[in-house]
Amino acid sequence: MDSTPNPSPLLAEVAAAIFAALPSEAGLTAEDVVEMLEAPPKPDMGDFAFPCFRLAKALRKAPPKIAADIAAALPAASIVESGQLAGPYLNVRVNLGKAAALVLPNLASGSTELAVTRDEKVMVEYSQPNTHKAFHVGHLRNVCLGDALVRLLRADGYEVVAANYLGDVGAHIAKCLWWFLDHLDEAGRQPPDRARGEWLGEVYATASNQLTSWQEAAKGGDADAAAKLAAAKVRTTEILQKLESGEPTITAVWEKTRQWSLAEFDEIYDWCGVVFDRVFYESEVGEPGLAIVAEYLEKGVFVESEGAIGCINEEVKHMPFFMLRKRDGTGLYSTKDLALARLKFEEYAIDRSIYVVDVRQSDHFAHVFLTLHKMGFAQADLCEHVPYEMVELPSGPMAARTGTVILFSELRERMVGHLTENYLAKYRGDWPDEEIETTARQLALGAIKYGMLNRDVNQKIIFDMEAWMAVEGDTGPFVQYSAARTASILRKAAAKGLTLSEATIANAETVAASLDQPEERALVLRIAELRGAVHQAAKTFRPNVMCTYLLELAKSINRFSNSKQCHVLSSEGDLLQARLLLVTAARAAIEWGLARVGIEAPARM
RNA sequence: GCGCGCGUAGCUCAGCUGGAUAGAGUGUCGGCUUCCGAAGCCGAAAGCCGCAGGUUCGAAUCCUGCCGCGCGCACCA
Repeated sequence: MDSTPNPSPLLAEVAAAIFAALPSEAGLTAEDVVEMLEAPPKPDMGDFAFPCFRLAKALRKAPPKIAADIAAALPAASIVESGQLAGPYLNVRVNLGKAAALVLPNLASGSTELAVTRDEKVMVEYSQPNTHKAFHVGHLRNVCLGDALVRLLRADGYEVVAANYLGDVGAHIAKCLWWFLDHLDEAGRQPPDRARGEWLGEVYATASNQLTSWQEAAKGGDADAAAKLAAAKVRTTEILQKLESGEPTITAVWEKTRQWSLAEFDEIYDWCGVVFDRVFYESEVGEPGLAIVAEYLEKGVFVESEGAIGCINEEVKHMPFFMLRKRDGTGLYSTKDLALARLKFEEYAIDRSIYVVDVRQSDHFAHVFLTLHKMGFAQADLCEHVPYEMVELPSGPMAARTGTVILFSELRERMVGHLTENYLAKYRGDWPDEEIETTARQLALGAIKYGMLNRDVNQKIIFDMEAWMAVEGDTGPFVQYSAARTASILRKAAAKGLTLSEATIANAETVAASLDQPEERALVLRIAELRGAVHQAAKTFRPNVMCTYLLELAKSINRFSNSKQCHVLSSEGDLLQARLLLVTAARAAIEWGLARVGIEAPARM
């Protein structure tokens, strides 16, 4: 699991050549050599660098001497064309034809799979929005991250179950329904035709704001506000109890309104290209959770404290008591998490259970897993929380209550509108309207997903819509642009009757030997890093690793596309075929790579 | 107070399983379109890698302490 299960064939070949030149006393395996290979600081120094520091002890020689000895012993006629000494480093240059033959044909012939299977099933739980609340950009980071992890893990050989966990019960629902039923008239209860979930979110925000302002006024001695607050609390508690007992009238309202939110979530996920295999609902784990609490209280694993029931986890020093049942006998988020954790393993026989939830809940999940462990739940150690930092606006943290949020619908409209007007409008009449629409969506999504993912998970993101809409530099649309150019070259070539032949794929080494430009060499080497990048991103749960790679790949493609010396259409013979092979593989690599982080590559833009 | 995270170029960030002269985007300045897309390419200026110790042949990277900022810490989710 730690080493790359299926390293790039190029890397393996280079390592094999160096390994063959290594004295046996070095004590290294060929796999060790793969791990040690790195890229020299400048491309003109070589294609791969092999640092010899670590061998000094075993060989009892100075690193530069070791590098020289290896260079002298390199096997002839291997992938390694020449070795160049640079102090303690041995820099090697590979034979470009051989290298190209190792990395390009598979991609060019449509085989983009990494051909790894691990016989390990992983569940990734993410998104977890609450019904009756608005969906905003803050929620989007989680969706982008979770979806990317699902795709990356699948590419890295795991069987993945993508799971969502919807918050369809709880105090926020009671507040929302309280306002909906008691403060809106018949007409006011009619939702709009579209964006009903957001509309419901406004109802909730109104209720929440009213309660907060009454609370503050009451603190200031306002008796009227205090009375209203008390009445509201009685009413929301009543609503909550009626919901829990399944009282028909309230339950019908809950089901109807809940459906409005659910329908909107479906539309959002659809637009984002996100698919879940299983959706859990809080409403299905409430009772099982309370049953667990009763069972383990009985067994003496859980204890009572100030009327509440919980588990003592000394490991969490600042707050060892993990509450699982309130004084009034009702459960909490934590209660349901115990039942949900168990349900996941029972239902899917998974080997690992991953929770993508923001970093503020790190303590919560530490408690959940410790508690499961104390319950004797065998799979407790197979659960893992993947935390990530929050998204804020330039004006500060987002808060639905104060209205300082960017709702999903607004984000979508503004980005699609901006991209259409500024970049795609010129194609009107030339392209089908439908393609312009689709492309705008792909680019908006590329900007959003790349922006959300191209940052380490423990870095806060300041979401500045203006900045994100400027699609230059380190952005999704930049990467998409380079992909579109490869497609464009292939399109133009095909129009001239120039196509990649089967013979080229079969004879790649000979044909590709005609490649001789530095941009071509750099592109081949960059494409060879694709597998490693996917594996690294999946292993560490950090899609930003993949974004960094994609940016480098895009730059390599642009340099190639921009170079007069690498012109494809005006090439002939083997060189033409070699370049068609390179462009076809580059297109496949960037398209597939983008897809690993949930981004589509338009054919033109 | 305790716990977690962040602090690298004017700005936003990579690099952090220790290794070559610390990289990218953006901004600034200067170049490149008779030839596959200028949403592009090339170049320049720009950094006591928060501070102080330690480990090491070698530290942005590991350890310790400190400073600054953010987040979390029982009846919400």
